[in-house]
Amino acid sequence: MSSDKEVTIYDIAKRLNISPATVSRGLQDHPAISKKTKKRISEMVDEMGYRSNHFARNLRQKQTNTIGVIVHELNSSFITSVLAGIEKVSTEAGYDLIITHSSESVKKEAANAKNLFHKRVDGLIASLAFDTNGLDHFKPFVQKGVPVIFFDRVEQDGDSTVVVIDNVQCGYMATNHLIEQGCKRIANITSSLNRNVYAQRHKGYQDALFDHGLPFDKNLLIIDNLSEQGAISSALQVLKLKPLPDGIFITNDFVAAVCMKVFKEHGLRIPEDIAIVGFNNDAISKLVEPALTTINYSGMDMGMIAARNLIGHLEGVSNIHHTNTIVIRSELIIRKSSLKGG
Amino acid sequence: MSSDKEVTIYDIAKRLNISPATVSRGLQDHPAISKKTKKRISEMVDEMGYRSNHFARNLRQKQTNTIGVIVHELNSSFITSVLAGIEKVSTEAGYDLIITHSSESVKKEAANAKNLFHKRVDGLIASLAFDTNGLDHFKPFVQKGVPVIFFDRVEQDGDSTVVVIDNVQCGYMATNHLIEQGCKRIANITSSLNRNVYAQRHKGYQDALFDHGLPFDKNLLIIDNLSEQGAISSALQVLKLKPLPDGIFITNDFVAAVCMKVFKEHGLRIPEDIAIVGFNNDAISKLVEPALTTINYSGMDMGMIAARNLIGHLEGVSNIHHTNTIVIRSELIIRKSSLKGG
DNA sequence: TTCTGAATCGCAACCGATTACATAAAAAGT
DNA sequence: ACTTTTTATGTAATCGGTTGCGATTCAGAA
Repeated sequence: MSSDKEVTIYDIAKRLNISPATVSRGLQDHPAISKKTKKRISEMVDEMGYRSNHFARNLRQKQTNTIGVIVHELNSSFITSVLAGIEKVSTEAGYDLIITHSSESVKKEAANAKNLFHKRVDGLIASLAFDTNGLDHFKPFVQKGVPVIFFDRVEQDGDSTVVVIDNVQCGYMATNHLIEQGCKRIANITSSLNRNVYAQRHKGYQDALFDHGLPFDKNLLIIDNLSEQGAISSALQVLKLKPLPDGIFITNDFVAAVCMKVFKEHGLRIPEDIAIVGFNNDAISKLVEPALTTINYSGMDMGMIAARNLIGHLEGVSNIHHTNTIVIRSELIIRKSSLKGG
Repeated sequence: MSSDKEVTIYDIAKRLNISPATVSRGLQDHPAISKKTKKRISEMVDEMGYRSNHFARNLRQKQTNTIGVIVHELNSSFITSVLAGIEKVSTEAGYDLIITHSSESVKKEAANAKNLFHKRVDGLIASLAFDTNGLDHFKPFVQKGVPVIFFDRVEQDGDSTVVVIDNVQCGYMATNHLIEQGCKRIANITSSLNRNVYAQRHKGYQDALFDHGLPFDKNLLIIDNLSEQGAISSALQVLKLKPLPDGIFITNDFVAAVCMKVFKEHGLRIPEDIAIVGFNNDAISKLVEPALTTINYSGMDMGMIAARNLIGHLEGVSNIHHTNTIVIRSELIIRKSSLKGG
């Protein structure tokens, strides 16, 4: 309603009988302005309730001090901690964040990218959607020289900088652990093999089988779409296998939790009948019963590193075009869902 | 790298031998521009790779077509669905969104508010942090006439418009259900009673006890801080009660899930020894064992309604100052965690 | 007292789009 | 053929900061 006129540096200048340029410089703590003048300006700013106009500033400077973020979903503790990491670093460096999510759809991902591009973010940090195939919608950024860093879900196109974990090794660790527990017939429930993370985890799974002389049975590979419904049908698909597998590597904790529920409803005991290993160490992995063995890696670190590299590049202290892949540490957390020995 | 100069409407005008004003009007589909000219403009726009400059536009129009959102956390399916609802409505209406989260801290909430204020969002939708007390940090919006709508976690200060559920009734329903299951000694694990939602749910709990002639024992009221650690100590606190309660109304699904885990570890059977009702129908409520009885309400609806009212106000078709409280439908979903009868 | 350089500050031209107002051209009316 | 509308486009001011360059002031040196 009310909304008195906005006060500008011109209003302040007039009241102080100085020029707007001086006010502007005073506000930026420019060395050419005397302390006395700065103090008078800052007092008048408070008195008149001035707020700077980002638009005028950005228009002039062609720089927004804003970083765009695109994630595939918000509702996992992993993503939340990545965001926390990005936020910590960028806030300290004086950058704002615009966070968007694609709901696992390329279409929305592209729309978000376009939007952030028009908002003229100084840089972009993104994790790809489930069905993203190709990086065309990020081309405009590359063309205008706006730096882009991908994390976790990335596209292996060689050109862009990525922050990831060693998914092959993780898949190997998980599968190897199941083998050590005595599993002979290990299934792999994972998601679209077009997504790097799932393809690589699956490769690790295969490698581990191979190294232990176990055959790879393609009937034991089940592709899931990460939804609750999808997880249920993946579980049912497992139940139809004859003989049943004695271990499953499921590359997503939520899916693993849903599967466990279905298995238990069908009278299977975990881990006795089927040992299970999940992925991501999501909050849910500790709450299901039995607690879920899973792969843990620090979202916070991943976020911080991505942000730090991006900002380093923006400020000219480093250059992301010299770095191609940054690998974060990851580990297997063993809980009851996979401990056959007892 | 590269980054050729940005192309502006002046460049387009020059190439087409028309004035920038015509280009601007053509881009806005202004009726005073002929179809022929519009076509030429749009072709040249594509050819030259023009992108409009939001800053120049906003500077001139003093309007951003952007709505700010502040939520307390991102990692719950409830909040995610609220965001989806807000997004649906605002995208259709042509508004952009800037989503921020306060990590349950007033301090960050205030910082976000300040930031969004300086970014000059046209309106604000917010759910308060855990420890927010007072709405002072939203004053600037009110003063400048920027509309603000709160949802779910709100402050009852009479002045602002809120979108909520009937928390008292929900608390009543939950407690009443436990009583119907034969519980005589019902605890209430909830969070800070300064937060409207928890205070009201607790009131519903008390009302239900009273209506059934059950005494209110303040030892059965446990205040939790919503963290995992907090939930664990809340559960341990329950275990120290003598005699043990035979039912608990826990006003948060995550906390309920953690508590259930602790109880089970201590040999209690759910619901036989302790019946439990949670709140929010989070994804986790279906995955724990036994499945958790809980209160369900549509985050999607809440988000859509909040956004629709805000935008309606911005476009002048409605006025949020005429509406004070909007109440969303809610329901009790009964699952095994509370079914003593079997 | 005069001169010199550092310390301060002002002038005015941007940044790119929007829009009230004026104008020119084309269509319609008499 | 001439005036009146209508249609289509141009002119120029404006939004609020930023900044290169020039001007002024003043203390200290000569």
